[in-house]
Amino acid sequence: MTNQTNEPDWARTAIQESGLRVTMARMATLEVLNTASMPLTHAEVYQALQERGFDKATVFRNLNDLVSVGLLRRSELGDHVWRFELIANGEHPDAHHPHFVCVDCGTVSRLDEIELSRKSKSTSDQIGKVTEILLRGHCHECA
Amino acid sequence: MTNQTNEPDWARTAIQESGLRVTMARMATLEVLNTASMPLTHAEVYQALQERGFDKATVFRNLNDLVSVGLLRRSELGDHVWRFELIANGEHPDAHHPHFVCVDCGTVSRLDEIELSRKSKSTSDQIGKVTEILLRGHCHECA
DNA sequence: CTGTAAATGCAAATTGATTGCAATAAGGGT
DNA sequence: ACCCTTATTGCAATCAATTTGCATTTACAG
Repeated sequence: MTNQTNEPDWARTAIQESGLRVTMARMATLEVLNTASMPLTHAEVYQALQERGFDKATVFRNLNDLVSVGLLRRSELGDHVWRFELIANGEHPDAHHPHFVCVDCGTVSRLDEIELSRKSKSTSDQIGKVTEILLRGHCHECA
Repeated sequence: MTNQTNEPDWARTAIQESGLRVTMARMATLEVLNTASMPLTHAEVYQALQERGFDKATVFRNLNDLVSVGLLRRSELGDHVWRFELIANGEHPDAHHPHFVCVDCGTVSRLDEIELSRKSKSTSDQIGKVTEILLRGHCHECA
């Protein structure tokens, strides 16, 4: 009710608490990612902010800054482009969602309930601690 | 015994059967990948062939050519670099091995026995046909 | 309200990947 | 063994994604 801007408070607060300065570009970036249902590329975020006129480099720097303070997660899903997604409140920054990427159309789907078989878990435990599972294949649209 | 070159026959044969012309660069490329225990980046292959003096573009083109005839597999493991690995004889080109990538040191490990839990399989089946599983995390060396 | 460090805009640099083109080499046909 | 055609190579130039340099502007602590 006493907001000075039309930006939602959560974004302002999140940035403030991260130690970064609250700027238009950062608030807008968080908002765009908040309304996205899948991880967005830099290009997509940039385009969504087009009307606001922010510079490409600024958007990139902010995305990376927000990643390094743990507000965003940056991942690479197989097409040589970084994608960014908001980290839900309290969620561990390192706890990537499982994703499915269609190698034909490039569509990215977020899966929440994916896990390895018990045997596979013990195999992978011998190598290290798994923090991310990425599946690739052909989606039904393309198959 | 009657080889004209010191290159192994299997490489020559494989290239011949693929329909590509047998060249020094291609034989050497296959050899490098054959002795590698993990997928190599273009840069790594290029470096391994340094002494032979092949051009960067040639190495790249050959890697891609060998991929398109099904002798190599090209994959992206999260660090914005293509990696190439030999496809074992008779193996399906699309049947990527599961890999584990350490997000700290970048080491790539090949896992052969990884699969999803039964429930996860049916979840992913709803989206499409999974052809590749990629795990990321922290290896024991780095943890 | 002011000073200072952080953030921005713009352009230039980097890096991985790819392409254009003339010169060269592979391998089928004779 | 020798051509001929076409694939392949080398080298430079190009492209796209990402990053950096630097002068200017802005957030916000005091």
